[in-house]
Amino acid sequence: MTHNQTGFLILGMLSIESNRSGYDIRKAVESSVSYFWQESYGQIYPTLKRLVAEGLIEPRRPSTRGRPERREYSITARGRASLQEWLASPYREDPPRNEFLLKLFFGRSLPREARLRHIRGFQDKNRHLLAALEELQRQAQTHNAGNPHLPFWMLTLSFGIAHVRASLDWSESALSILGPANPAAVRAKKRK
Amino acid sequence: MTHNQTGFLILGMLSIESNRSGYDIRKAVESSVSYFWQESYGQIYPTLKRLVAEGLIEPRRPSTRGRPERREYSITARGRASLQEWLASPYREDPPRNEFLLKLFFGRSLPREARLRHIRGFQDKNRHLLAALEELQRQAQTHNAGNPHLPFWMLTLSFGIAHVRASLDWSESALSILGPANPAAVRAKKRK
DNA sequence: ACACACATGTAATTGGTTACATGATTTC
DNA sequence: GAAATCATGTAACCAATTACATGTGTGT
Repeated sequence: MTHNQTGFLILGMLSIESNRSGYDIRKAVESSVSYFWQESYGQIYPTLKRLVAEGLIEPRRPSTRGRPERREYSITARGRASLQEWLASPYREDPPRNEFLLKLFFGRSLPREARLRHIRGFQDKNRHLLAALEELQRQAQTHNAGNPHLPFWMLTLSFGIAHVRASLDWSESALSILGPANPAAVRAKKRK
Repeated sequence: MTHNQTGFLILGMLSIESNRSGYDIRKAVESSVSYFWQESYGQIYPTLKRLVAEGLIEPRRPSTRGRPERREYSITARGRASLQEWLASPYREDPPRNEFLLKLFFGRSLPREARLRHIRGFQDKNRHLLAALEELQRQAQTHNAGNPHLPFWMLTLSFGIAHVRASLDWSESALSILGPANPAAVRAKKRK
């Protein structure tokens, strides 16, 4: 196994709860980590096969009660070892590309109105995200009281919330800088 | 042109300054936007050719004074139009994958020491990044006074700095939560 | 003489998304 | 009977990284 992060996501999800299908894993991702991680079926199903071939997970044909065909998997001892090794290794660093910032960086080439629209759009998205994260926080706390994983989930949530708030604060200041007729005028004002 | 962001990065860089080579563009990326964007030569050189074929940039063989072979490009009117269209379009949203957070999410599977190491590593990286960004901020302001692009560059910088600070604040609280012998004990304490 | 910065490019590989294809079960 | 959800998978495509390949000019 090289660096396919999808594999580790699957191992992690199966380490938390066994006997999940590809479909289940996708759902779990959506409802718990989607604010910092996504997976597509096109990635999940082939990876499940690979992990089986490598002996890191094993399939378990569930009680086939009429239901649509369904394949469940659980993590093996070797899978757990592999997961732990990955978890303990440093994360690779290079910051992700940020299209919003790139557009802002070149923002002078745009009419003022388009710039403001861009930032207001960013603000809107972050406001919605904030509401969603706070809701998730409430849900997690009420439905998982006592779950030993909860403290870690809450930490990822508080991380997300802290960053969304930083984005919202920043966008206020960005609007106050870009809002006036032109930036040069603002700078001139500040010097007085 | 479909969604190749590298193309727009090149157009943007050439819109700010003409007659740059692939090498120049790479350098510019490194020294100005590397905290939220990277490019490899393997991406830049083929994209330059494509942009020429599409008439969005044009090559200009520079005064070949012995120097190593060098190809400079400048943006065309059509290139400018294409850039502006892209700049005005909404950025695509899905949040990037965050390997640090994923490892934290599965953090219970790790011995306490490894967890703390993980967060301290994150803290270190962010402290270094903060210093680098603040230095960049100083540099930008002294070397580009009067540059009409400066306000936009400063906004991307203040965005980066705000987020790094949020990360540092968060990691303090994360350490204080995970630092004690085990999370359950902390929760019990808080209830008293 | 050596190292470093300048400079351009290609090939192999990876990691991932999207669209396509199929079909059963449950709920309204 | 229709729509939503459950469920699995493949094929085509794309964007990007890394390693490879090559060579010049400049400063020490």
